[in-house]
Amino acid sequence: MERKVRVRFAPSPTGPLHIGGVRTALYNYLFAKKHGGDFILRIEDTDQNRYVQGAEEYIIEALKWSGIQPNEGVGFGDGPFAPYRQSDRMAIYRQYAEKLVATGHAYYAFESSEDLDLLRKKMEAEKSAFSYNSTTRNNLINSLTLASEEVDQRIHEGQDFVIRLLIPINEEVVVHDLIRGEVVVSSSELDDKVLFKSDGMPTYHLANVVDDFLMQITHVIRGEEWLPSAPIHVLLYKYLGWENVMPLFAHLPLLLKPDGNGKLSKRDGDRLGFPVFPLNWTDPATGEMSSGYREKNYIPAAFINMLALLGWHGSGDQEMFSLSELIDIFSLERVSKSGAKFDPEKTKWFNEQYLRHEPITKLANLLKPMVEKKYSYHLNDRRLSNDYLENVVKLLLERVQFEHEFIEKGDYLFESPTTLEEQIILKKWKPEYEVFFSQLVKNFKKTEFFSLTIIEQTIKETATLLQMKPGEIMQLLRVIISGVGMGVDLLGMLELLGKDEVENRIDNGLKMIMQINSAK
RNA sequence: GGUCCGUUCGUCUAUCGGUUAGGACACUAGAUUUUCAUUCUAGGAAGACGAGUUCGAUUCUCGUACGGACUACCA
Repeated sequence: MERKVRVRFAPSPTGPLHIGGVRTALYNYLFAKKHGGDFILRIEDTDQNRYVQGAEEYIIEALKWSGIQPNEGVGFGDGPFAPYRQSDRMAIYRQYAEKLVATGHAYYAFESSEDLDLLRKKMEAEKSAFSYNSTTRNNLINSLTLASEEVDQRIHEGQDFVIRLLIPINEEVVVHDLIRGEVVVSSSELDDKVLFKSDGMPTYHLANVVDDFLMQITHVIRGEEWLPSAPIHVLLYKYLGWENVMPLFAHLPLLLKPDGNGKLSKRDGDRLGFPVFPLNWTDPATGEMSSGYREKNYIPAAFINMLALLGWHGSGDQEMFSLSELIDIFSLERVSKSGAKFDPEKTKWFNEQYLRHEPITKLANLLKPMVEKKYSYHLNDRRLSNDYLENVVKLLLERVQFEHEFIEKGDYLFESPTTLEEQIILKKWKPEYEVFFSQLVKNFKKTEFFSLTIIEQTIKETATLLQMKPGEIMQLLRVIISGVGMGVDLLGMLELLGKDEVENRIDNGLKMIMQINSAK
């Protein structure tokens, strides 16, 4: 019988979710939706030492911001398999570890982690590596070497112990991977992994397999770093008697540094100046802040589109995909095998593309609070009107990549310049231009409508009257109005600012030019 | 060191044995824009290497090189 597709994203709350994690969540989500299945969020917090305050909330918020909605899970409502936080499921794991002991597939081991560290150091000195496996287990202190009475006694006395998986000798373990095909490993290469820790918590290996079974997970889609331990998991399914419902695996390629080689890390973001996290994160221990895509004003859909294409590609040349399009055409078979270097430049490009397709009114609404914050205008100032802001957006839309740039790159649309770009004035200004600009102000005053065509006509007529070429004075006019030599369409800017403002700015500009020239 | 995974333009990638090896980002040049940006056009730019299978390999197999992941009572 075909089982309903159920996948899970199972992060550990050890810090902020990094964009590689978001991508893993995304692929799980897309796969689930594509097949009409469920996507669940499970928090794997079996290591108490690595728990970081606020990390779980961060994961939930990051998924919400990205638009990746689990059907069930921590922070998203309980489903039939609650609870979804492993620390809340503690009671259920031990019985499975004990069951493995009972069936001869696991055993108790009494070495402390310090004992093992010592062994490792010793072996290292002899230029070899220690491994708890078929060659060493018979010389160590465990239920394989101890008499059963002694084992019982040690446990009864409350001695610390762990439960280890008894790896068979020379057995081929096959992992069926949807992306990589069959991966075959000899069991002799595997070590007797700890399944149940002395603190009463399961390790990842046990908890993950048990929960995936109990939560009826059909496909395990996770990062490539898990591939080496996948054979352990396959063995666990087998020994627990769940082989017939073992999920299919898909190990995703890693996200790599933009330059050089290696896994993308937090440090790369700091070093190269781009976020590696979806949201801002402040480390509770150090107070150090890492920037996030949300706070950098990335549009979630653009962020997701970019992530989707890092390691996956459709069959054609299409690159812009909405979430629902992605759901439509996503398939694990088209996930690439090799790691993908992260490209911050292309990420910006995606945002630019998405920004341009946003409705003008929406962008104007986003701009409004930014303007209110930066300038203390009266409530009824025309520069806060929808009409004015929409025109600002139209003037700047093709020159910005982020919404905050509307205000950064268009500051002269909100306030009169206090300085003029001197180099241009010194280079282009001629004394006779003063007459021109004074005349221009007079001619502007006579106009009834301050529209694009009338502005253009007035400038041309004034220039012709004074026997000047419009081309000579256009850039000077720009500098006088905006303070800088480059920017938005000049005539559009004049129209938006309005007649009074333009006249004032020319008057002020002429004064500043006199100062620049006298200081020369 | 061992095990496993990988390798097409600088980067992300298309190609499912036969292509002038395609697209996108970035870059360069030209046109448009009386500025800059946009837009448009053009350009440079790739199958790691060596064998084998085949009429024919980027594509299949093997080896080499290089890169990566893993190698905890962490996930």
